[in-house]
Amino acid sequence: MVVRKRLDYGSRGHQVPAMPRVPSSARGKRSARRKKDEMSPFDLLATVAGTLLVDHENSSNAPSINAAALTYARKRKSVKAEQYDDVPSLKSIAVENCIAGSGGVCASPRQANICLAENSSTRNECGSSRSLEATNQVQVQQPMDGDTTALYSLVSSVDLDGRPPALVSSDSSSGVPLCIHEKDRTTSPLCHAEARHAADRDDDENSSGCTHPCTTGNNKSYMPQYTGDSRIRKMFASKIRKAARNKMCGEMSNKGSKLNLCGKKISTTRQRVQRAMFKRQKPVRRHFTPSSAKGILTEASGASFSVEGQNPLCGSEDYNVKLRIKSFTIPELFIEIPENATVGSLKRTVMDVVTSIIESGLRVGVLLQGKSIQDDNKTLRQARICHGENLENIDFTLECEAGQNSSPGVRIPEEMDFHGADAMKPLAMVKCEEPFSETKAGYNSQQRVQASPNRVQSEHGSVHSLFETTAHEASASSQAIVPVASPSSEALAIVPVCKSKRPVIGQRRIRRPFSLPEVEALVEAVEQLGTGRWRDVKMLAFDNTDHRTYVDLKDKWKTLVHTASISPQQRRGEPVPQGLLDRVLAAQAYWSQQQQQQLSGKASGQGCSSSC
DNA sequence: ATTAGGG
DNA sequence: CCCTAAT
Repeated sequence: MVVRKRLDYGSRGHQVPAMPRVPSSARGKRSARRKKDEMSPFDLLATVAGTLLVDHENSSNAPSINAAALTYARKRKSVKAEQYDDVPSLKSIAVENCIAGSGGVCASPRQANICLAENSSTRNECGSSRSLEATNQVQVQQPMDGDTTALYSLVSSVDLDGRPPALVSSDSSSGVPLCIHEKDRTTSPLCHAEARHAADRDDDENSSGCTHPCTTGNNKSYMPQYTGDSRIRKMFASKIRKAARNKMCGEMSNKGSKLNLCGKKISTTRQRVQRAMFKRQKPVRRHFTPSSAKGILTEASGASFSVEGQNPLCGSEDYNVKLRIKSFTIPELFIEIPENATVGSLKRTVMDVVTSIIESGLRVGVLLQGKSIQDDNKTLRQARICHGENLENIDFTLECEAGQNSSPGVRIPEEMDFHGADAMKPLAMVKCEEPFSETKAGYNSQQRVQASPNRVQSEHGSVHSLFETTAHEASASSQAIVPVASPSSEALAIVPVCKSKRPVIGQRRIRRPFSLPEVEALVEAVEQLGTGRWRDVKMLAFDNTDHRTYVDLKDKWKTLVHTASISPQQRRGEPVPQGLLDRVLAAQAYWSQQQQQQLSGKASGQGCSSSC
């Protein structure tokens, strides 16, 4: 195969990924892995965790307001029950399976051009003392006339590259057409064009140090969209890694992250990430476009926000509403789990829930006096989120995109009305801050959220039951688990800061050696399914093990085969019983033979008739 | 989205 | 485990 060394797509900002165009589908998210990246979800949560402080013009620290409603839908567990029946097991010699070619359908070109316009100042702040402050809070200055949509961006902007903007302010006076409202956007091609342009430009080059603002000098904004997605982190990670290789440090990381979001051309993985993100968001966040982000995050906070024809309810002056979000509190998560489940399982479950919630797409809701503000086009002033109003009564909620499913075993109390006042009342909480012992050492925050590698000690079957059993249990045993991010909790510490040495976002997955039970399960599954059906293997034996993707399984098998073929003395790590290794070799031999036959059969023009 | 392989 | 190419 061609030796392609890492291409640095970075500096050009082309739209086309250096990678040969593969059907867009190729860049989709890896389902299996999607939620797997242990940390990202937490990063996001941590990022968003906490309290909302609302101040007013004079930065009078208003009482913090806790608001967080988080809903989530059931994790789509639509694992199509594929019949493994027709699969010839190793034992029951059967030739079958034509390798069905997957006809990929090309999706439309990158629609996911997220412009993460970041202005130089913001960027520069990174690494500065200022960024530190940003760690635990995000300040948003929003012109009163600003769109509430901005609030959303506020949240979004929190994470991304791990560097919450110390101060984001919005202003339309940047000379750029205001593209906040959908209408505006639709009617203003300029917005799009501009946004796109910005996106294009905001490439590695730019980020790599040149800080030219996106389009307008004023603009300092970027639009972090789906930080929640683990893939994003990955995306960042790889970008960052690459960048690091090239050099640069501090700014580098910023650049990396930003780049990823802006650049159209990204590696497969990156694209996958973005695409995934967009898939979900698109429907709901139409209003959230690069343009809007730009407008929202534009620097000149003091500048007037042209309010055409608007009828300010709170006065005509251009007060800026300063909202300081210290954190979001994650509301109740009810998890039912059998008593005999292990603590590790519990942790994993919680992690999965959190992850799925995040991955399912989050959206921010704004509540004023307990009432949800639905109209995104309303100005803050119109919504009475402005000077003179009781800003203490504004709350932000995290809601999930509709249509998603939550993890099995987790249910959302029907009565839970996040939009209601109840959402604000204190919840029973259980801090999930205890790091896993084994991960404590040497690893960072990421480990904290990882599931115990040993959870597999339970049979795969039991793992399944673990989730399935929960469905109808009474809530008696259910527990409200609410990761709370208090200033002192570790959760917040997780919040990445740009200056953090180890950009959480780009963290590599934690290494989790396969346990013996896992290996056994893998071997068993492969014996039945063969070596070319990793997805099936995954579903058969690791369906509930989120951190093992089919790629992981494939890789593990590869190492197993290798291990089996070397002398015991050369083997490292947890020893694998020779018996198991023998099975590995046997299965490997058997299935490779099968593949050979299939291939030869095809070559001879017999198609799959012989095997199908 | 998967699979296959190299790194 | 990661990254890519090819399906």
